[in-house]
Amino acid sequence: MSVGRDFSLQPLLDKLKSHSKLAETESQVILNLPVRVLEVQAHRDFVRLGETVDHACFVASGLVGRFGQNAEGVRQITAFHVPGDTPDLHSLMLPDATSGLQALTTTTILKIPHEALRSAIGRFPAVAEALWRECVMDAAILAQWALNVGRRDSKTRVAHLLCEMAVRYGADVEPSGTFAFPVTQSHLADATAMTPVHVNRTLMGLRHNELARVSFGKVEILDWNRLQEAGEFDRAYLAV
Amino acid sequence: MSVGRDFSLQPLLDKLKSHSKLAETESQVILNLPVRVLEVQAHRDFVRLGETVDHACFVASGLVGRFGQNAEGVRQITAFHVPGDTPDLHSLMLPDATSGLQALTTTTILKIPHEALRSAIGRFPAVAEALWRECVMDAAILAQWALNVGRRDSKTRVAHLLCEMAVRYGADVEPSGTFAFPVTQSHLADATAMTPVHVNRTLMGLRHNELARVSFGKVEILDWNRLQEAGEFDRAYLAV
DNA sequence: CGCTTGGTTGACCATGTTCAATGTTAGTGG
DNA sequence: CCACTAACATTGAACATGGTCAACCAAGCG
Repeated sequence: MSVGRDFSLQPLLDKLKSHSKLAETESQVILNLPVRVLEVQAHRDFVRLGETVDHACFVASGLVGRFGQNAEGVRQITAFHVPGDTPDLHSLMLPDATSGLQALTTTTILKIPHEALRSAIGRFPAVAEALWRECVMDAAILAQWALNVGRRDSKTRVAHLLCEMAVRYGADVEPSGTFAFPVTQSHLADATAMTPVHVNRTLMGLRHNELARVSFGKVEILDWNRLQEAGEFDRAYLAV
Repeated sequence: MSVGRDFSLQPLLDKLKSHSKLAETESQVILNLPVRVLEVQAHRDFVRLGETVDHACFVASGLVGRFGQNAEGVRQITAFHVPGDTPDLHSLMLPDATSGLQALTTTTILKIPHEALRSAIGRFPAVAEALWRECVMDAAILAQWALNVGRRDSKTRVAHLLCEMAVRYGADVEPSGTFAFPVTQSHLADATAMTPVHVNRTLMGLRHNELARVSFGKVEILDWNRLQEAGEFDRAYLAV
C-alpha cells in the first residue's frame, strides 16, 4: 500500500508486456504517461452511464465493477477489474460511456488522458497494438461472462466466477489458496444475475461441498480441481 | 445477390468510414485486401472453439452467430453478425478462438488473411484505428447483450433483441417496417438464453400486443415506439 | 452501546423449463 | 398436382429453479 506504488503505471506495462512485445522506448512511453490520481470510496460510481469521457481509468488498487442497468435500475455487472486493469480503455475509441464503472471497495484510479494515449499510439504502433490487444482480451472475457450468465445454473455460475477471479488475481491456487476479493454477496448477485439470497445459498453449497469458502471479501479455495469442474472452467479464454 | 457484390469489401469500407476517418489511399487499401470466398450452409460451424485462425471473416451475405457453449454443449449466442460485419476481427489480436462462429442461414464469408491486415495496419495507422474502433463497438454490443440476458425478463429480452437487429439491419422502421432476419426460434432461444418453447410463447405475446410479428425469418415491426419501450431499448450503445 | 452493513434463514411464489404431442410450411420426387 | 418428408412452430400439463419478502443474526465502528 505504499504511495509510490499506487501511482505507478508499472503494472500496466507488465500486463501489456505479458501479451505484446514492447521495445525499451515504448515501455518508457507507457511508464511516462501522465496520470491524475482519483481516490474512490466503496460503492461510488466514478463513470456514469452516458457520460463522455476524456481519459482512461487504470486501477492502481481496489476493485471496480463495470455495469449496465435495466429500466428499473437493477444492475448487471459485466466485468470485475482488478489492480493492473484498465476498465475503460475502450473509451479511447468510443468516448461515450455505455457502461458505468463503480468502485466495489475503496479504490485508487489513475486517470490517463486520452490526449496522451493518442499521442503515444500515434508515435508507436507497437503501443497501439498492445492496447488494442488489451481491449480484445477484455472482450473475450465478456463473451464468456455472457455464456456464464445465460447458460449455466447458479452453482456452476458462481463457481466459474470464482475460478476466473482466482486466475486473474494470479493467486497461486494450484492445490488450494486464499485471495482477497472485496465484494459483497450483492455484488456477486449483480455479476451472476442472481439474487443476493440465492448467492448466499449457493455459496453455502460450495462451502458445504468443501470447494470454496467465500466471506467478507476473502475467497478460500478448498479444492481447486473440483471447483474448476463444478464451474466448467477452462482458463483458455483468459489467455494466460 | 450479384456475384460481384458478394465478393467486394465495399460494405466493410462503408462501415469503417461511418465511424472513422479514412483518406483515399487508406480506403483503397481496405478495398484491395485479398480475400478467399467461403460459402457456408445453414447450421454449419465455420470457426470451431479452440481453433487457431489465420484470417478474419467478413460477412458478405447471410447471417452468422457467435457462440460459446457450456459443458453439456448448450449454446449461448453472444452476437448476431449481419452482412457488413466482421465477426472475428479480434482474431487479429488473439488468433485462438474462444468463441465459435456458426452460419444461421446460407452465408457467404470473405476470409481476409491476418497477414494482409497486419501489413495494412502497419503501414496506415488510420486503418489500425478504424479496425480497433470496430472491435470496440462490437464489445459495446456484447456488454449490452450480457445485460439483456442477465437482467431482463423474457418479453423485454426478446423485444430488445428485435430492436437491436432492426437498427443494425438499417431497416427504416421508424413507424413500422419489415426486415429479413433469417433465424429460427431455436436461434433466438440461444441468443436470449431461453428455451425455444418460451421464445415461441413470448413471440406470440408480442404479436398479440401488436408490437411485432416474427415468423420464418422475417420480422415485421408493428409499433416501433411501443416495441422500444417494451424492450427498454436505447440505441446509444450502437453508436448510430 | 446502538447503528449500519452485510450475511443467513424460512415460507411461499412465479417465471420459465421440460417433455411430449400436434400443427404448419416449404420443398422434393412420383 | 399430390404424397411424402424434414424442419420449424405451436400447444398443454407437470415441474423446478431461483425469486420475493420479511425477519433475524453477526461484526465493525462511531
